[in-house]
Amino acid sequence: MDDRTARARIRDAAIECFADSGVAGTSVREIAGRAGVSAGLVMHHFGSKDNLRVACDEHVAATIRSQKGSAMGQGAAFDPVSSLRASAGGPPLIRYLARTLVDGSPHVAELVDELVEDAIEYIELGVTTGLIMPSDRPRERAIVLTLWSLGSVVLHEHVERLLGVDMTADLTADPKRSAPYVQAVLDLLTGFITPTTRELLTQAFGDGQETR
Amino acid sequence: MDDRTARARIRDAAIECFADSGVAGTSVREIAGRAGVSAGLVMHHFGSKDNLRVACDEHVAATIRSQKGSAMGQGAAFDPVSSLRASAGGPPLIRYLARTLVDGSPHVAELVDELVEDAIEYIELGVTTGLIMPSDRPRERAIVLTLWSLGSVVLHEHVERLLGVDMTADLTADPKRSAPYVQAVLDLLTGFITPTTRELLTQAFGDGQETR
DNA sequence: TTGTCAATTGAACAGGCGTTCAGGACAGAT
DNA sequence: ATCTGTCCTGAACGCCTGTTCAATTGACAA
Repeated sequence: MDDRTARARIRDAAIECFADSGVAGTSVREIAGRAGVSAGLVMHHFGSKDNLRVACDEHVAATIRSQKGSAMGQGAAFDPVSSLRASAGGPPLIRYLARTLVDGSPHVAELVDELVEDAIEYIELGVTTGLIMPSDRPRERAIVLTLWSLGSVVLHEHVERLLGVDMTADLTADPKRSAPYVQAVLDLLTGFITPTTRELLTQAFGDGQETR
Repeated sequence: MDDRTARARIRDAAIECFADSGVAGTSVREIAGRAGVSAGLVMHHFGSKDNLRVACDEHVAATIRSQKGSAMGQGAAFDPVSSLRASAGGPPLIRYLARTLVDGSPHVAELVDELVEDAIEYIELGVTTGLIMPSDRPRERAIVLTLWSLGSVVLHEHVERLLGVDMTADLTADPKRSAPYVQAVLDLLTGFITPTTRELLTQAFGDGQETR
């Protein structure tokens, strides 16, 4: 039936549980139950709940990392997260990520940093091919865009409620269904604030370089 | 010293604890300890931990709701969350909100809906005064903008790490310090995607209305 | 002074938690 | 057939959890 090794089954069950209820809200016995093993076996394989959590972090990060880049189509232009959404091995991983982004795992933080670096890279590419407007603070721009995308995933429950779009699924898989989100994003990223307003706010917040 | 009623002290301590470690990660005794009372008194005043959590939800929502609108300056144009950041009674409330946005409280979801409605309203105002570009899907645009702003708050840890900006504090209080974030936002919201790219993606995702 | 009522404590409870451990089951090597 | 080692279980451990409750305090009314 299930030819995964017990260790892998436990790990996957833990990822699902953690994604559903958070780490603190999940007991070792729940995980064992979902994996169809005893609580003792969980300890045998991972030593402690905390170790198991670290193993989950690493596995999720590794999986996403390995499948990243395989889906950097045109959609990636406005959505740095599309790459991991498209092929992260299903919703559980994404939902796990969404949870873990908030309560702070070093492995996931590292993954975020990599997403930012990737974003910087292909935004630069987009600039040279004329798809994206240039900027004189590309790094900051990529960071904010990446975190906005990740934030939408973290708040997927609210996106679902307000817009009916499932941010844990590949947006390009069913374009019609994800249109409300994508269209709004395009609206915002092609000109939400007028140039005059921008100049006003730029002065108010300083233009980045010290001018004094 | 502390002239708050014990009930209020417990509630405030709970908000801090929940903001720090999440609801599941906080024990009643911890809360009692921080409030300087016994665990029994917590139960006496709130009946159960779950009731206490609901009381926190309601108090945070009520506080934010009451102080909202007092700070709808020009900053609100690109930041629907600025109003609650500016005067929500300090970081604890915002951090509590950030936590609760993820593990789903009905009261907080309601609050999000209100923020969206507010955003729709003053974006419309911005359009009439020429500060903001018009859109033919104002609702969706306001939703996404609001969730992006909230997402940045939820991921404040990462914003801090990558950009050095504290999203739990009022951005307008120290413009120089929050400049990296604000400047990037302005970059993105005044034209990130070129018009040609937009047309390309609009076709790919359908333009909202059925055309067939 | 006595009575009343709310605020508050600390001990106690049952149950769940993470973790440990002795031992069973079963494979492959000798 | 016996040994060896790994996988795995179920019972047990001590601790911590949320919750209950009798008892104490202190303020205010009669």
